Amino acid sequence: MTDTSVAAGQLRSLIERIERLEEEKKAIADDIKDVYGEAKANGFDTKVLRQVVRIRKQDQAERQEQEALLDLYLGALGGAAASAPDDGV
Amino acid sequence: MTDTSVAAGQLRSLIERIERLEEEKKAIADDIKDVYGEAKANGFDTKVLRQVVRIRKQDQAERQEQEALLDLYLGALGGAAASAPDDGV
Amino acid sequence: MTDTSVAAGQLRSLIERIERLEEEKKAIADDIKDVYGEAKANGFDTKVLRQVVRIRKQDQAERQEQEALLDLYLGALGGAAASAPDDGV
Amino acid sequence: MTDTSVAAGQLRSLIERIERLEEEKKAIADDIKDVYGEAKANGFDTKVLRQVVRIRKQDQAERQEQEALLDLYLGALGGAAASAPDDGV
DNA sequence: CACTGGAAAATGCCGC
DNA sequence: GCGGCATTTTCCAGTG
Repeated sequence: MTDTSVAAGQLRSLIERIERLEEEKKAIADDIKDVYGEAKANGFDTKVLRQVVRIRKQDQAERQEQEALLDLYLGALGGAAASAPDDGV
Repeated sequence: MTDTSVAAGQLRSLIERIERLEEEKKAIADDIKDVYGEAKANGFDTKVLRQVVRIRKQDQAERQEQEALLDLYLGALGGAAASAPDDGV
Repeated sequence: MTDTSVAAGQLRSLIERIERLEEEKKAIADDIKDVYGEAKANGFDTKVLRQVVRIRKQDQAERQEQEALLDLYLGALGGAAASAPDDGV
Repeated sequence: MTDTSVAAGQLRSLIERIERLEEEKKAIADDIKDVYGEAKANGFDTKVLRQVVRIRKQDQAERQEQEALLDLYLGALGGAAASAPDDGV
């Protein structure tokens, strides 16, 4: 089999996988829309709701960053004890 | 139980559902990225790849739009006379 | 003259240009609305009309995308070998 | 000439006018983009710039509303004089 | 007059 | 780090 036909097969496979995944992604996006719709039907203001979700996502990102920083500190301490920073003397 | 606490419970539930779904969505988006990465590792030009995917999506969208247009035509013909207006003489 | 007052002058000028252009844009949008209104007054179904315009726009967009894809292909072929990768054996 | 061919001619004309106007609109939108680009090249933060434009638009809308309100009041006073409300005695 | 769907604006993201 | 692309969000007109 030629290189190009191999490549063509690979290409086809890649495209199909991507398209499959994008469909799944869209399905979930639609689900999210539905939930917002349900919220609205229950009298919630979807605009505010979206803000809440956004803020919580930010908070979470911050928290993770802080944990990462903590890990860095702990790692720098050499796996041994302590929480007070070593000033290098 | 008060109305507000009921609402609070509903709100909490809605937020959780949305956040769960957004996580899933993100996971799939990451999968898609992985596939593009794999494609690139196999020597494919991801820019071309993305363009191909985009065009195929457009084709599909267009087909759907045309069907919608047909429905509109048929509806207009069935409805009364419409769409092809008479010139009032 | 200070830097900040120069910047202030520039800023004012930029804002004015943008606002002027946005006014023009709005005027044209209103014109478009008028045309749809006129169409409706002549018995045309504006929904159908809008769909037709949308489809024609899509057609055009698609044509442009395909040209872009062709450019990409040609570029990839010219660049080295790329796009159709060898399978490394 | 038949009604339908008359309608077809009208339709064609309407579509063309709409498409022409949409092109013009797009051209202006592109101009606006250019101005933002120029602003950025001069060191302005386009995000802030957009906010400024938005706020000024809101202000303007408010001012117009207040003028409309004023007109309403004046009209209610019977076209005659005065700015102090009549308490009906 | 609220709701839906579609256009436009804005933001975020990814690759170079 | 920036320009372009995709996504998201907001806005608005049309409709029942």
